[in-house]
Amino acid sequence: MPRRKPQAADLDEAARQGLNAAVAACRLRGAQITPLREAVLKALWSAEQPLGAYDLRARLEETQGRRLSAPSIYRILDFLCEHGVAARIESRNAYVACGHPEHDHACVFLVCEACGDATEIENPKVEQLISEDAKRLGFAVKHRVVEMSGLCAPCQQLS
Amino acid sequence: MPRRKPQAADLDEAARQGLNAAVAACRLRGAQITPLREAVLKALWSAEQPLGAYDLRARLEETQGRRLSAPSIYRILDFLCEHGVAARIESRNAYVACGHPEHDHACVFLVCEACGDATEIENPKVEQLISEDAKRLGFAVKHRVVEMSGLCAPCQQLS
DNA sequence: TCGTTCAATGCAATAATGTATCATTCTCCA
DNA sequence: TGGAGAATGATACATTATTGCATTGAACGA
Repeated sequence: MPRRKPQAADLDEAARQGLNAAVAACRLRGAQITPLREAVLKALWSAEQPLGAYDLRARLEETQGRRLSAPSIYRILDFLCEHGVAARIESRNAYVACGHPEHDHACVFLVCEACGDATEIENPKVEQLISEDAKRLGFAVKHRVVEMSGLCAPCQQLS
Repeated sequence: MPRRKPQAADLDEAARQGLNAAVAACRLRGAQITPLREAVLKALWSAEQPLGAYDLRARLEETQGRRLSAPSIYRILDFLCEHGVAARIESRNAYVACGHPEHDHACVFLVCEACGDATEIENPKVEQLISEDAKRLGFAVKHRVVEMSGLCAPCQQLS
C-alpha cells in the first residue's frame, strides 16, 4: 500500500490555530484526543465547506492510507460534537469544525446554497430569547439548532 | 391483520381548524390541493408527533388502502413545506403540520427527546435578530431552521 | 369531440445517510 | 503480567432520500 500525502501544513494559519485551540479545549475537558480523532478534526479544519460523514471518510482514507468504517467516522464525529469542537449542520447532514469550543453556546450557521460554505456566527441574544420562551413553557433545552440557508455575499454578486 | 382505527373524524377541533386554514392558505396562493395532498396534510394534523416520511407513508397506506411510493410522499411534503403549511424538523428527519401558514415566518420548534412531541412557537424577535446579523454579513437568508431539543414539561416530571 | 399540454402521480431502482452488533486492539495501571 | 475499560475495526443492515422515466388526468382550445 503506497503512502499518499506528506500530511504536514495544509492548514492556513487560522485553521492551525483553530485546530490547536480545539485540541487544547478537549484536553482541558479531559477528553482524549487520539490520532484518529485529531485527523478528523484536521480534516474538518482544512475543509472549505461542511463535510458529509462519507465525504469525510473519503478524505481521511486518502490521508490515512487505509479503509475506515462508517461507524468509526460517526463515533468520532459524535465525540467531537459532544465536546463542542465540531458541529453538525442538520439541514445538510454535514459537519464543520467549531470555532468557539470554549463555552456551551448556540452556534448560528449561515449556509450558502450556492457555494456550500457555512459561516458560524455568535449571538448570545438569540439564545437568550429562545431560552426565555422555552422557560415560559417549562421546556428544558438541551441542544440548539439555528441554521439559515440562503446566499452569501460573494455568491449574490455572481447571480 | 386487524384494522385499527375508525378513520373518519379523528381530528380534534383545533386540528380540523388548522387543516381548513391550511387548505384555505394554499388556495389563496394558487397552490392546488389535490386529494392526496390533502390526505397528507390531514395525516400530519392528526399525528401527535412529527412524522418521518416513511411513517407517514404507512399511515396513508392505511387510510388510502393502497401502496404509495416514496417519491410521491417526498414530493408532496416538499410541496406542503414550500407553501408554508408543513415544516420539516431537520434534527429529526420528520415533518409536522404548520400552524401559521399565513405569513413567511421562522418556525421555532421545541422538540421533546422523550415523548417526541414538537411544539411550534413564534418569536418574531428571534427572526429579526438573526436577520440583522445576516444583513451585516451581506447574507441573503432564504430559509430558517430553529430547533431546540430537550424535555417538555410533562416529561421532566416523569423523570 | 378530439387532441394537446402540463401538472400530478406511479414505479423501479438505487443512492446517501446512519446504526446495531460483536470482535479486536490498545493503554493504563495494579 | 494481565485485566479492565476505552477506542477502533468489521460486517451487515436500517432508514432516509433521489433519479429517471412512464402513466394518468384535468384543462383548454381547435
